[in-house]
Amino acid sequence: MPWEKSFEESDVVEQAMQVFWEKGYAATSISDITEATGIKRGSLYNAFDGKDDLFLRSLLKYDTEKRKELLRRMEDIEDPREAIAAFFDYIVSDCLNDPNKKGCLLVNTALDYLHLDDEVQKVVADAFKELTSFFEQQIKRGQQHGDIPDTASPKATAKALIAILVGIRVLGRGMLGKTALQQIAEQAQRLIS
Amino acid sequence: MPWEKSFEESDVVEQAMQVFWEKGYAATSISDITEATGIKRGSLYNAFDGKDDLFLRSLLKYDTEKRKELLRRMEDIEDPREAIAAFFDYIVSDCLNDPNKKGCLLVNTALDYLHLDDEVQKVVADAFKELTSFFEQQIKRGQQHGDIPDTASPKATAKALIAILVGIRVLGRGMLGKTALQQIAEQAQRLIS
DNA sequence: AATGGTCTGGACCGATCGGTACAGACTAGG
DNA sequence: CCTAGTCTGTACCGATCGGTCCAGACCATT
Repeated sequence: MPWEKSFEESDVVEQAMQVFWEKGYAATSISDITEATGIKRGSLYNAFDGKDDLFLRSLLKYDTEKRKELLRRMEDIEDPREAIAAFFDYIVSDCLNDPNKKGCLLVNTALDYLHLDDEVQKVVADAFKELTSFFEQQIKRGQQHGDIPDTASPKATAKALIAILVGIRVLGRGMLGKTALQQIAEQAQRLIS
Repeated sequence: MPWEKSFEESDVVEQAMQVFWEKGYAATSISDITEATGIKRGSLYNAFDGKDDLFLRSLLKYDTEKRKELLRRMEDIEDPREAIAAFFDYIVSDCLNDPNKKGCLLVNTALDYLHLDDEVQKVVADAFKELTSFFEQQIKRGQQHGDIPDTASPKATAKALIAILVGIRVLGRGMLGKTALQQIAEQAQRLIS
């Protein structure tokens, strides 16, 4: 084996992810990525198939490291209502803590859903299915515990919470500030009270 | 006066709007617009300042012809809860009726809020302020009539309804179907019941 | 009919796009 | 030390980007 790579692929994907996350797929160029990573063009194309490949890998990395990781943490919370509240608390603080206000890569990508490759579509669709399923499970558990009124349909309420989540993520990209985002998250709780 | 324009500016803006609406600002090229309108490059630049100008005009046209027009119609409804319900009904059916699933140009644009020109930012911000104000007024009226419980904070609830609206518009761009969108709209009503 | 002003079509601009080619740097195995 | 194989850096590709330029078409006025 002669001469190994001078960089870690995952580092490059991480940096590429940041760029796609902030500027969106259409608005980021390969040059943006080579500048962000320091990797030269030739090395980049030697390690990856191209822009599409890099975007898919970025999205997958985001999906596993951010979304799945968050869901895993939230599922560890015993009290269902607390789990949902903690979820929205995290989302809001995440919006506020990011100085670049990148929002959520999955939500940003979902806006262009119909224009995406099949593979990318699948990642986005699965992510939202799992998120919806998380809410639904928590609501059902809450209803079994008697913490959440049975009047709320778990499936429908879960979808509504997803809609609010998307709204927060979009409006949190600069349109709304701390107070407004917190108020919205607070109202989300009212759907399960 | 020699030789008049062979096209109506407003027609061109209308077509440009459709393209921006479907593909987004970054992904639409001037060629896309000349092809959609039939106008040649020279004529286009003779009538407009460039891509930015065309986008701003498209957004303004959308804002006045779609958003303001819709709000005006909804404000004519006497019953406040009915007004809000009708609003969401319209949004959902609008999502379902559009075969291209373009969503809402204002919402699509809001996602890139921080990367927009000041002028465009202002249009988007004002639009959302007016939408929020509409919800807030209807909620207040509903509370005066006794139709909407006083437990709901008008300002906070209005913002939550906006978030749901944004969620519907984003997820309605291909991710979710009729049933899901209707369920979400239905849940929105629960915030004012 | 000549003039003057405006609009059209399309050639053209430099810059940048995503992607490729390849010379040379480099190292593990012989 | 040599060779075979892989990675790096850069020049380069055709295509397309947003935008400009201008010759010529056109018509109202005189």
